[in-house]
Amino acid sequence: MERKKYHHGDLKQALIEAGVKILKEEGIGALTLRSAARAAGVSHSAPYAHFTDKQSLLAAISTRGFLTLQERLIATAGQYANSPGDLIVETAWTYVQFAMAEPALFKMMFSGILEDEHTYPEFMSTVRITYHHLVEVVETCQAAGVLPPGDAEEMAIAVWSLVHGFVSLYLERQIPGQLLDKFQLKELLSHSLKSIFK
Amino acid sequence: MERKKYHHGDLKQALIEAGVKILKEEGIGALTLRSAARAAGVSHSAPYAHFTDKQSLLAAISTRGFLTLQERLIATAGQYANSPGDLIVETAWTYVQFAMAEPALFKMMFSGILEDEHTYPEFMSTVRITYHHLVEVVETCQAAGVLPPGDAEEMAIAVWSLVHGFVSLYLERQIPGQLLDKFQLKELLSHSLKSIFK
DNA sequence: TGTACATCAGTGAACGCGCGTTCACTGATGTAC
DNA sequence: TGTACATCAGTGAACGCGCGTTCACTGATGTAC
Repeated sequence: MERKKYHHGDLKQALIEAGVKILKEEGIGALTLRSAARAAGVSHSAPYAHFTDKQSLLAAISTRGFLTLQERLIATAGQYANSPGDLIVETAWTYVQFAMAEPALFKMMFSGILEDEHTYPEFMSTVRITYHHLVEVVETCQAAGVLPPGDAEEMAIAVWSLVHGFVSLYLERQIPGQLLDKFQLKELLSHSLKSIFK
Repeated sequence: MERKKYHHGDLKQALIEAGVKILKEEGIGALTLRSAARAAGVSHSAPYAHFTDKQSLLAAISTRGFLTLQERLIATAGQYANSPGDLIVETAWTYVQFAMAEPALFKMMFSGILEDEHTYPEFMSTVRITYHHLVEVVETCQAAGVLPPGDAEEMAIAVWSLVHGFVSLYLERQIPGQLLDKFQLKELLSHSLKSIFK
């Protein structure tokens, strides 16, 4: 049952998972085609049967990251469907938790390591879906009167910017320690968001 | 008058400037100790007279970036000292313009390429000063009644997060094209900020 | 069911590359007398 | 003002390294008959 056969079975997925694991455990500097192959227990040239080059492995890993983020956001949306008052903060908090759990993956998804993104249609469409989910959340909240009316797309950008910037600064240790001592992170985040709420 | 002597004169500064230029013209992937030395017209081992290793060059370049950003923010503060109603948006816009003019430098400043930042006291203190400038701007606006009262530090984090996230997403082409067609970038930014204003 | 063969997904040696860093060195500069 | 010498800021050869990528190959699999 263990993968010890000549043919791996699902090397493509295994390489993506290996990449995610390397990012988590050793950071972006350690993620190479060869290290991913090594982690998948396969020779260093095996990945070329599934990816045309390094960039395309990176694209697949980033896409996987967006898919995971999406799943969690959707789960949160389901959980708080009946309490729109909490929906925005909980969605934001899910986003922040994802970034904190997978900082290197998160940075890779948003740090332009991937050049020529347009070459990877799956990547592009996954990113768009994540954004549209956010727009829907905003619309739900507007319908429930929790967010003020207005262009939902524009408001989604404001919310996304705030949350994305918040966790980015946090990961870079730019949020002053005295604030972190004074407030819980989630509290700090929700206070910031509340200022957008009205 | 041209630097063609054996002793360069101010190689340390020249290397930092070369680094900034490489970031601007070729991106982070092209920034190496050797390329900086090349660009400064000096042998590849010369930098070691001024920097203990690559990380310390990167730290110096990042610090330079923060200093430049600071200068521009302070200039903006001076320019709009008498119109606190515009101060926040203009400060934010200066931040965004800096990031757009020097995207690779901006990413480096905030993308954790620099490990063990705590080893570089000048870097740390420069970052803190930039943050304190923002807090002052918030306080000025609060005093003028343009921003609601409340913990200025907390509010500064909200504003910074929003602006930082906004430009980060923009640089990664995450802001949907249709929004960019519909609104000017500065307009989009100020609308987002206005939601924090009250 | 058995066999021939095409296809597929691996292997491992080899390539060229640029990197960070070290080291023995040397040319230029500044200072003491 | 001249000279000896220490110091400093460069040079260039050399190192080991891991990388991405290519290529001829081979073992495993699936299919046609």
